[in-house]
Amino acid sequence: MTFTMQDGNLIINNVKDFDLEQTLFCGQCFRFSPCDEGFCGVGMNRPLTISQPDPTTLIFHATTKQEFLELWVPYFDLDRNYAALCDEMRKFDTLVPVADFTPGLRVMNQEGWETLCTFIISQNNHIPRITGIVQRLCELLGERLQGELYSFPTPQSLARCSLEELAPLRAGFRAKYLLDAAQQVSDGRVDLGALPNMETPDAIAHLCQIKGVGIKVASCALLYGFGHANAFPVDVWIGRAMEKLLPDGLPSELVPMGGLVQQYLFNYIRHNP
DNA sequence: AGCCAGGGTCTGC
DNA sequence: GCAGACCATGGC
Repeated sequence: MTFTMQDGNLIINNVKDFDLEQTLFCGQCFRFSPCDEGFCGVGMNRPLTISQPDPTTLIFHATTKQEFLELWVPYFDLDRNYAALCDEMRKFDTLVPVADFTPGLRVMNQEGWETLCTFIISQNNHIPRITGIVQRLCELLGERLQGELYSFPTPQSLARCSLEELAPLRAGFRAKYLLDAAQQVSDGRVDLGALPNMETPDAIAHLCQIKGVGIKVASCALLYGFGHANAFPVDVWIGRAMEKLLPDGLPSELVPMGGLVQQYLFNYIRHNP
């Protein structure tokens, strides 16, 4: 990648194997929306405006090179070799169309607490509605960052809330789960800081202490928010994809990168039901 | 109108 | 240990 500054915007050329739009809207992140400049939203609790005018060019608005390298390279997983991952997938016949469908898809590394809450909200819910509930939660309890953009509320600010105060979220039965997560994180019963260095099964068990968090939600939080690339969340769509494409299970060679494969499967089966 | 959603809990066997 | 009811809400 090469860098150019222009009018305060960071232009990155020679970008490989990255499809920004597919990555932002493939059901792993619920904090961005299309805007005049491209896509606007909040990542790592910072406002961000980005666009991809052509496949090999990214524009990060009002961003320095240092901020890009420290924050957004890990956020978008830009230092991982996804071409190699897709080649591994293509060694299995049924996964060839899966790898070929969106080769620029990347698994993001988002802020952990936010990711946990997002996937608590996701249970038995549709993707557009998840986005709405997350947005209302940020507007209700987050800090205003810029324009209509708000940070994600801290565990403490959420833990101070009553169930009635969360009614405007229209989160349904999930509101009480959010409160339990906030309380357990606030008082230290759940230690989010320890999760990245735990074995994935132990980390899943730790998160399942929270009411409303089961294996699927825990796996999503660990994959998208705590760096566990082998976490393999199974929802109804992945269930269908596995039945159709991998009836004998995930090949052992792909298990260490199972979460990444899972994202390709999810995106593929949703567009090819 | 009715079905379903990036599930999990609780109850009853 | 496992099936089935139930949970709130709204997009399609």
